Amino acid sequence: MERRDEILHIAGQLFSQRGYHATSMRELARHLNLQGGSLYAHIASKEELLIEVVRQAAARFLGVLEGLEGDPVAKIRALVRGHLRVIAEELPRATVFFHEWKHLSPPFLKEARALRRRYEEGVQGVVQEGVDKGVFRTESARLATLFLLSALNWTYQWYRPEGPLSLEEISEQYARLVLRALGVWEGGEDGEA
Amino acid sequence: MERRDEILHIAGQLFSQRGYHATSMRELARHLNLQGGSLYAHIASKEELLIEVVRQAAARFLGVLEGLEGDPVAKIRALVRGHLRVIAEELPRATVFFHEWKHLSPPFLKEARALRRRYEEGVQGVVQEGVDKGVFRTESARLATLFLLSALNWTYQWYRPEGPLSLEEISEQYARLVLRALGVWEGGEDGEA
DNA sequence: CCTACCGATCGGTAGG
DNA sequence: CCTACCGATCGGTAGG
Repeated sequence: MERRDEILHIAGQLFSQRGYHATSMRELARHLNLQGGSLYAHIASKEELLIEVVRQAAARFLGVLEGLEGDPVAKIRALVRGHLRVIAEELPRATVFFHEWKHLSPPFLKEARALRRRYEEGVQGVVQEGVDKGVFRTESARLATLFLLSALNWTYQWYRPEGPLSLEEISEQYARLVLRALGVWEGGEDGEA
Repeated sequence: MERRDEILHIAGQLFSQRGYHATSMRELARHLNLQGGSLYAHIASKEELLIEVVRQAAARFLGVLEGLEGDPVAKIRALVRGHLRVIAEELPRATVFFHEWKHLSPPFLKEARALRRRYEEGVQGVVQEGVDKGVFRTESARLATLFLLSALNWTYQWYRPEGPLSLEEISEQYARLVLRALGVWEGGEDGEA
């Protein structure tokens, strides 16, 4: 069972780097010092690897939603931080979650879509709560949610642990940008550093 | 030469739907009522199709940058509109531009990266101009640019022509969200519809 | 643009 | 977990 986790780990890395279809089972096996066919002593199929990686990533993102508390502003702040932290800690899996899931076939595809929708609905819930309480000002909660999700989801494309900006800095400023977009002007903050 | 454009058109659609590696040349040929090998009378390789689609999409996005004029606020508004319009009109090609380019091999990969970078630098230029003129208020122009690009780039994931929101509505509100994030509060607008 | 074909590689299995 | 193998399919080419 431990070996299976190793396989999943490497599979996540390869799928995220080269893409699902461009990763062959033999290549995966080579990274584990195995023969191609030996993988099937631990897993049923290539697609199983993909859905498992998607599930692992989904669990991390959904975990962020569960930890939210406080007023809508605090929730958005924690959401931005949490989302970026998952991406920082799980870049390969997050990448698969955001992209490679599309290559799943119907039964698993449906599951992946459901997991992603749950996350999106969680985010929308926070936005809606802020709108209902009069804290966020936006014409359409739906569009503001899509905007927020877009800003968050794309970060896996450019965030690199070794980059010039620390996760702390990025989180801090991203949260500010998002809150401003939602119509929340921070007290005592005039926009200059 | 007209036939080649047809091939490129269908290739863009298939690459965006199923992904580059999951699209076979025989499948592409079938969509054109051709035999697999016949494609090579018009093109040199599968990869050529990919880079060409990327180039076409890049031309559209870079065209948006060229059309920008006025003050930074007007430019951001036109940028958001233009970007979303390209996505609306060229969804398959835009998708390939944002994703499938990763599967290019070194020489073409470099070109694709350069095209994307040019677009990103163009956007950064607008943000920087706004910051320099004191119109935009943000701690880091770089991070604000990444935020803006993230919000824009991800739209191809959820925008659908047949969706409930018209391109006009989306553009209008997206521009407002972006400008607010950049610290621009619209005069006479209090956030309520 | 077709027919016929190339070598390579694919995911997966049998049997140990 | 290995050896040896399966049928299928891949991108691409020769010759017409």
